Amino acid sequence: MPSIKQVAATAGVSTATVSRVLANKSNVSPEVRARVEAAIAELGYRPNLVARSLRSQRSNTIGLVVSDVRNPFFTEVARAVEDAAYERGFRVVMCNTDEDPEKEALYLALMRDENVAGVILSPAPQAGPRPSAWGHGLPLVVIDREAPLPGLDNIVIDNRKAAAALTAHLLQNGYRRIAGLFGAIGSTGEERRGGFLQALQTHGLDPVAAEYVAPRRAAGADVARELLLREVRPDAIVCGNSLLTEGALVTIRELGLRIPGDVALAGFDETSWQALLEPAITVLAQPTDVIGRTAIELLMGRVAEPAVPPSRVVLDGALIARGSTAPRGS
Amino acid sequence: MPSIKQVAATAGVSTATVSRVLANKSNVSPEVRARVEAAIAELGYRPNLVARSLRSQRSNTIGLVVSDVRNPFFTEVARAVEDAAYERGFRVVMCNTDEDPEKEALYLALMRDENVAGVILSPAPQAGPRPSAWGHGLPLVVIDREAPLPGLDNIVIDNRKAAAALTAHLLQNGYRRIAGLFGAIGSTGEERRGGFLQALQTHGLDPVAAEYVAPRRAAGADVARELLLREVRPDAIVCGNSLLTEGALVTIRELGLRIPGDVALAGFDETSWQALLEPAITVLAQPTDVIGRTAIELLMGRVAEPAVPPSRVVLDGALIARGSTAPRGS
DNA sequence: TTGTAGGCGTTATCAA
DNA sequence: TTGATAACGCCTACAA
Repeated sequence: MPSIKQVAATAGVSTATVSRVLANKSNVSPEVRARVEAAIAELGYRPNLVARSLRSQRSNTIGLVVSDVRNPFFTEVARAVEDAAYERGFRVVMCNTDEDPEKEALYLALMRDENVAGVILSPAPQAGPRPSAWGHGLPLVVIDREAPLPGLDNIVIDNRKAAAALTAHLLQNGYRRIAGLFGAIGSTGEERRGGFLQALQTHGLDPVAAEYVAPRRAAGADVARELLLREVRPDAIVCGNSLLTEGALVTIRELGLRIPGDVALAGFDETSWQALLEPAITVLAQPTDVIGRTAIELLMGRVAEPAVPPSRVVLDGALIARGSTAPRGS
Repeated sequence: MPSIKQVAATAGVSTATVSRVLANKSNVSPEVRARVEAAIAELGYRPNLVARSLRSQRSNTIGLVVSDVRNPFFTEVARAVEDAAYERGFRVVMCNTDEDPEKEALYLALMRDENVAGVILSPAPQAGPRPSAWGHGLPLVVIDREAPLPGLDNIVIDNRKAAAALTAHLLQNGYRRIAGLFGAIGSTGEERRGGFLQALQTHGLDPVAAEYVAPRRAAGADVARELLLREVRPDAIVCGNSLLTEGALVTIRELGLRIPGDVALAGFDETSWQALLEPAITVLAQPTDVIGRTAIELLMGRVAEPAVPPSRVVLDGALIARGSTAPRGS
């Protein structure tokens, strides 16, 4: 791989001049510029980003550290992030922590040590003291969950409101014995559970259950099974994310129950397939595209101006009512 | 961020000694080592990977460049890759090309320029001349599709055989007017189409259709619509990947057709949700876990020994028969 | 066992 | 407008 030195030699100029051409500086004579460009083309020279980054202490790569690549919410956000970054000439590398604080620390450190411009993060649960990478000057935008540290940019949806809307929808359609399954990690599950309870309380009702569950399909299936085998079964289940919805669905299928006749089902996050079920599943969709684009905007802002006070963006979810929560007895 | 220099200063030694401690070399006296380690801890020093990589010309990060983050096949593979790499002390960064050759070239170049140890790639379609990053000494393992360049490690499944098995399953269950939708990008769709045609031919049948389609949900839906609105409708549809299956499903739902009564449906790739439909969808599952782990193994091998002749690993898919292809008229 | 010094490929400063 | 040259942070001969 040719270096700037060889380009300089071939063009008969100094490395400084090549560097100037590369940086598109104005103070290079047209003929010299042409010679250098010819040499670059001839050698197939490409700037070494490692060296560049070492020298300039920055890069135009940004990191996206997600807690679960298999959660469609994150892949949708990733798509949006990638698009928005690409438009601005930034590249995105994505890492998967699988909700493992150790991996999160590792990848955050990797990002810092690789000199990325900044990181968009959906935090894993925090075990013990904060990993040292946190806040070490690395521009950081936290999405989906409350930032575990103060002073960071943050993008979330109004989870209480969203969960309350989803629950109110069920109540309005005549369901009364409602159970809720919420992610046990981070602020999100907590808030959604809060909105769920609040909506029930407004109607003077108690929940059949309001459980914290590992945000995984298997866990959702297990807890749903326990609920649905009770003597008096819930007539509706609300799930805190699409993996839990999947899990509940697995159990509902296994038990041979009908939706919504035996039990209604509603969850968070729109996926590609929930509308294809019969009946289709009612969801509270998060605006993944806006989340991704806003994350990039906040990050760019922070990279440009590290000292500005952190923003907190709260978006709204959208209720998409479908057959799985059709009015009771209709 | 403290550098090795400051550590050396605080510990009262030279940078070389610090470097030795970092590299766990044996020729450092215990007391000096202790002093250095104390200084490292005190300053919160972390080695700068950029500098290290510039110097040593390698790193323990590997790149995973996929053609579509939203395709569950790739996220499943990504999980497996991450696990296998993590066990070996490697980190994985993932990039999404969205089937865009330009983005692929960009990310491949990024990987090269960032000095990653190697890359696992599912190639986008190749437009025009090969991007310069290809083969420039960067260890590369190609998955899912045939390598567009000779001399590269390659992991695929036996697509002809798999498609033939899926088609034979339909034939065995009494379907005769079978249409196929196959991804228009890369070798995979081609081979699957070949196996599809072969199976039909063995039974002395012609396909109702055997179309190449952009491997996207919308494209699948469009082509399926055209097929299903024909005067004489196919009695079964085979899809070349899960996004196409989704698309076909969208159309089937929109047209109010029943599965498998009006039309049977089968596709490639197991996803989390296809078993949850009623009827559940028959699929030809690829061993994503084996693919991911094998990719890491091949890559590690090539990193260690760049000169060995390339391997080509051909795995088998597994037919998972479900209700969507139940015997005709049963 | 420890230190000195050169260089990995860039960019930026300072002279010329 | 151009060229020497000194860093960026690290590793590794080589010397002590």
